[in-house]
Amino acid sequence: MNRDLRLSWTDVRDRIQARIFDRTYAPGDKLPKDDEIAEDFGCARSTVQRAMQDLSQSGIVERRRKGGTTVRADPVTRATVDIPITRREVEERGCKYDYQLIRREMEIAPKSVLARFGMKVPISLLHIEALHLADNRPYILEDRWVCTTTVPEIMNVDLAQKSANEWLVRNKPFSRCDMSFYATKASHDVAAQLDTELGDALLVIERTTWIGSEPITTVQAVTSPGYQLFTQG
Amino acid sequence: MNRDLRLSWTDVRDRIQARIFDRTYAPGDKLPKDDEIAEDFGCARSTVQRAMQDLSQSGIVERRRKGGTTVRADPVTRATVDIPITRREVEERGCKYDYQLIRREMEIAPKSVLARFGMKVPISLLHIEALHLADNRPYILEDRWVCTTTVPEIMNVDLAQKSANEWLVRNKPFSRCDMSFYATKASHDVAAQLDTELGDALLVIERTTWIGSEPITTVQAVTSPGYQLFTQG
DNA sequence: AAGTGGTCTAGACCACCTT
DNA sequence: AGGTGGTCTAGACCACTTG
Repeated sequence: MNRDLRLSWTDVRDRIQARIFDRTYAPGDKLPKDDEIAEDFGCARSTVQRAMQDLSQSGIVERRRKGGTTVRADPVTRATVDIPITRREVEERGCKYDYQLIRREMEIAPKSVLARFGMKVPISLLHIEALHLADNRPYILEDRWVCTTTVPEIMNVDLAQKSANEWLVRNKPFSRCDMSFYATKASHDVAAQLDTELGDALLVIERTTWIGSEPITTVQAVTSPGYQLFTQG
Repeated sequence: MNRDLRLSWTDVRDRIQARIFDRTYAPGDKLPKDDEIAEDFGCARSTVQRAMQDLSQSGIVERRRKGGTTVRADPVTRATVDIPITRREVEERGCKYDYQLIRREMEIAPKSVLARFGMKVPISLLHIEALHLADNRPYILEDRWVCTTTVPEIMNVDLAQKSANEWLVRNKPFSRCDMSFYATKASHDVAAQLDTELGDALLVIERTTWIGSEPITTVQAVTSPGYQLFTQG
């Protein structure tokens, strides 16, 4: 076999993608099975499998055992978002990072918070409010609830020095994370703390994490005006 | 070799992840090389490789040839977002979908639009404004620019019947997509078209796509009040 | 220059799903 | 019940990067 003609899995992926682009395989169409594509391209089936795995993960095709591979009829635009530790994010912008703890109390969680955890029975959680600053200006205001049954150690952490954000991500990895993004109008309180105008439009990043089926924390991060979230790659 | 003890790559991934969770391997630490882990677990190196590939994609570890595998020192929370065709999104909510073309004209693109394409020389693009409705109520207001040199066929499409959104995604797949999310205050015009209050906080989804290095389209989708974007599993 | 991850192959068997 | 994708193995070679 000529080595110069050997195809890599990215080559295979690109060629198949090209055939989808030019509608040789149109949305909804079934692709040949891996074996046939492999023979067609003169490569091993596992190479095709690797290519298909990538196309499947990108949301371009759907694969089913016995059902074969089909081009997604309703393509979705899939993107990944990276949310770094806030301190890192600020420092990477070349700004000075500061952090202020505003509040830290055990409280009965309101229904809206319990709902994010999928819980019904009211329980007492650690409620934290904190402000992240970039170059001495308010950057993100976070309103967080931590489940102290899952993370009892948090009670011994000095949250005036290090943000719960940072401590948790370094010490309590999660196995599941739900996020959502939405816009909100700055309330009187929020406007005061973010040093902005009442009624300003602000992006909110809401995050809830679990380890196994145990809730860890849920947080609403209200960003300062003009904040923009970008996708990766 | 006992088959019941055979490990799948997900088993290997989970065990390594567990060791990262319990800080056997702490952030910044170097993991043993694949060969050693494979021998340790009694599986093939490619199985370890598959597991590592997944951990790497999740942003948990970083891998470098010769450099080995290390636990990311600054963990990022990585999430994926799916943006379906608007019609699909509305229908999946069980609502009736409608669509109105508001404007369709060739225009010289303003600098802000050119910047999204990374272009400097002003050129004429197809400017489209359209409204998507759910159950007869405004849902998303889109402001789109299409590059007619890359997609000349768009000129022959009846955009009063089918949204550019839908036609493009079905007929012009892209190879690259940049997205960003931010909040904006409803201007007088936007408020009127979305049938909401002046100054309401609205989530904007901005998207720009290319095929190879050729720009296809860029769109600002202004969502109606209360719109929320969720991440996928 | 050498070490480590990345990929390819060929073959086997498994698991899930559709028919 | 059978077909198709998913995974595992063992071995070989490649490609990137660091010491």
